[in-house]
Amino acid sequence: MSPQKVPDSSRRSDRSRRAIYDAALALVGEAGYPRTTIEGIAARAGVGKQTIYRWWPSKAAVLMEAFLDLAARQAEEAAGAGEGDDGGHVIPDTGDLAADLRHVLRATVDELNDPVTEAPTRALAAEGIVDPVLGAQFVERLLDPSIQLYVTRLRAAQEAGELRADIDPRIALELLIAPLTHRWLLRTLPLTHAYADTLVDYALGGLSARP
Amino acid sequence: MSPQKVPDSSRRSDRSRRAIYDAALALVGEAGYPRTTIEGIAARAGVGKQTIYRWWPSKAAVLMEAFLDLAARQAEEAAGAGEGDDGGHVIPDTGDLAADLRHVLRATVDELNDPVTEAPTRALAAEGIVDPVLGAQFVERLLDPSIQLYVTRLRAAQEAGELRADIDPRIALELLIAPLTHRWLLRTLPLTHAYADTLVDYALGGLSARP
Amino acid sequence: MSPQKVPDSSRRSDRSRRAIYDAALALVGEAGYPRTTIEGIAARAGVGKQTIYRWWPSKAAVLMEAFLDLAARQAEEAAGAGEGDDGGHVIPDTGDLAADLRHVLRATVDELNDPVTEAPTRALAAEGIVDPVLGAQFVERLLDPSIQLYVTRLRAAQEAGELRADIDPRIALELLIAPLTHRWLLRTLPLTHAYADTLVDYALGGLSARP
Amino acid sequence: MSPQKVPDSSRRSDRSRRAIYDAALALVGEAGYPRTTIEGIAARAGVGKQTIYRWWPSKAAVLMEAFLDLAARQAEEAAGAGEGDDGGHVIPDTGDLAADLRHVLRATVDELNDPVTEAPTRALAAEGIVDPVLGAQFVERLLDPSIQLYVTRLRAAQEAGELRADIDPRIALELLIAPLTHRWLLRTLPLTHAYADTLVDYALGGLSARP
DNA sequence: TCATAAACGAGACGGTACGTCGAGTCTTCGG
DNA sequence: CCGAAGACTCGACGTACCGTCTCGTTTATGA
Repeated sequence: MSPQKVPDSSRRSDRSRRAIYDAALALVGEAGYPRTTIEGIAARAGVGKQTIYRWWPSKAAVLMEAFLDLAARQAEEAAGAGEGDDGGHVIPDTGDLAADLRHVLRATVDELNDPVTEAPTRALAAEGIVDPVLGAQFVERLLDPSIQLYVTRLRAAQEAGELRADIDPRIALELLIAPLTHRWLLRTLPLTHAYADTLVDYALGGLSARP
Repeated sequence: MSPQKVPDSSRRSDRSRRAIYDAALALVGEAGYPRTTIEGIAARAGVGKQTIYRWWPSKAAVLMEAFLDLAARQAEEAAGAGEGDDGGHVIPDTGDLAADLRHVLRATVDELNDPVTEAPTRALAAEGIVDPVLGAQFVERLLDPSIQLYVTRLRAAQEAGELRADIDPRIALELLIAPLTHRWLLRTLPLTHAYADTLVDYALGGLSARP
Repeated sequence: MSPQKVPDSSRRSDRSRRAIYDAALALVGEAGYPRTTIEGIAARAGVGKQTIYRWWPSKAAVLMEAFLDLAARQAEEAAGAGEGDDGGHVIPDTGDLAADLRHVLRATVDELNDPVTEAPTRALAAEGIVDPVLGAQFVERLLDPSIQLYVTRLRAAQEAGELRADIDPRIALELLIAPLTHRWLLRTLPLTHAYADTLVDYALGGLSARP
Repeated sequence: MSPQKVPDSSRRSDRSRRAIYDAALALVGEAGYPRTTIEGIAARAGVGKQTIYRWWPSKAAVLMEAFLDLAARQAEEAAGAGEGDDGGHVIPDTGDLAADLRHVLRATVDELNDPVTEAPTRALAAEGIVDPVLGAQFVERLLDPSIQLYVTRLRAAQEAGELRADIDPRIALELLIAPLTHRWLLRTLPLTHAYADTLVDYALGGLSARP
């Protein structure tokens, strides 16, 4: 077998890790993803290149972790500030499904339009499209959690008789979310609250004329 | 203005252009997009690097044109073979909107699942996500044409009373297409005819339970 | 055999030839020999590259001819202006060999110090050192003529009893000229009239102490 | 000042340096200087191009150092083998100046005629003629040492009354050496021991007829 | 007098080498 | 004894010229 030197993660320098996250996010924001290099991250973080190669397999992996770390810290902040809220974007259940979906889709629109997170998110998405391993991580770590929230809320709606009983919530949610990410990824048309509302309307009501 | 030396396209070598298209598509298929290099394309095409740099601004631009050329040639073939069909993917109008949409969405599923075109398409999509200029070209040259077909068919359905009159076809079609590309891009779940059928069902019928 | 298409020199464009000479000399003067390119000469002369390749085998050959042309034109001018002088640098024969040699060596010093001709001369010399064919041309076309003048003058001196009869003039002249070109080529020490005078003194009188 | 990143020479790889010297000398010998490329040297030495660019500013500089290294190693060998001789070409002092000069000039003739060192030496000389910086190094590192030996020997001769007291040894030696290098550089006539002997004769005795 | 063949300007072409950048690996040295 | 520093091999970048090869366009006789 290969003697694969596995580094001892218990002795890992936290200071370096944070510095690398910061440098990576800063560089992607300033210069864009393709002009962000591992050498550049190392230099900016005041860290040896080897320290990056030791802990991450690729530039995209660094960015992914940096991004997750950022999200986690933001969530922590939010949790600290607001009470009762767990920091994630739980979908409310007011009993009015349409209103609840509009609420959360509008929030998603705002997130996607945030200029700070746009560059790294696009970079990760693009990388994930081409690299299946990274793509799987992207989905699993960034998308799946929020998708579960939708599934939960839609199930509740089914039980409440708001939603057709024969519907697969996993597919239903795609009718709502996919058009959003579609517009964002391809920049075909602007992404607005009005668009989110329309989506909810069309998806729930259906496109067909009623007899 | 800039004195940008513009090459004389009337003296362009057709043989080189074709060879470059072939080499680019072959390499992307064999080695993947990131391991496809301009140097490699030039070598494989038996062409000087400068001949590529003279006519294209980037690797992605070469691939885009190669891809469009491929599509054009395939369309030409199809047009030559089949009669009555104009080579594009016109959406049929049998009077049954649901059936027609299932037909065309299934065809789209098959196209996306085609292993030959998958690699270059993913590469272009990924590049377009990060590079707005290329993204715009991608949309304009590859997507817009088929989108227009949907718009046309949906308008006809509205006039026929099959579709709600208050609906914007430009948005309606996103309910149908976006989930498909979403699954394809993110590889969340397999892309099947059954999925296409379900989408048509959900989108036309709506998700809400009927009173 | 090869059908070696030989161009018809009677139809050669004189205007192009002159333009090429001018451009070549100007570029060597401005940018130095290594940064002078055939493409650059052609562009500056407003001439197609092929017109250069048709008539000259190499950059050095162009420069050599340009240089000879320049020399010829200067000689012509001099001949037109001064009467009695034939334009070449005939070595005077006043009966005083030492004085005559000082005169001509001082003239040579001035020529070598001329900043206008320095760059192309150095370029040609350097090329000739490495390329035997060009070196032979350099010697034959630029050096031999003046060397013959020395030989003639030294022969006359032998007949006049000024010079040892057992001496080979071909070698004797090298004692005088070589140190000059040596200093010029290697830039060891400045090249002055005083140096020329000293050389004549040492060479004629000999280095040995007299008994 | 400029922040010129200067590499840390203490961490330099000796193995690479030697390999580069060997490759450079071999290639110049085999293919000639103009067809020797930095890329070629790197490939042959099994070295990255950057390792050459990191330590040398130009192809000529590489060759110069390779050449000096070769000379140093040869001198070392000679010193190891012969006793009493320090490896350099000290000019003997037998009391007979003419004989001593003939001896050393003959040795110089042999060196210049050595086919192994000819190509690189010519290349360096040619480059030095055109590039003043390199020329200065060439003179300082390759010529000056031997010139000093001449000066020393000629001073001794003056003190011994063999040489005219009013003579500048720095100029006198040029009478002897310059004709040699002149013939070698320009390939006008063959370079033989007889020629060396004649030079000594003419220079010491003088060209003038004796009264 | 004009046709016709060449030399001409322009510049695209297949190549080679340039000098730079970054990737990922390996080595040295200081805290 | 970890980690910063950075030298190393390797490969691709985008540029500059090379020398060859068409393209029309002059131009300058000789039929």
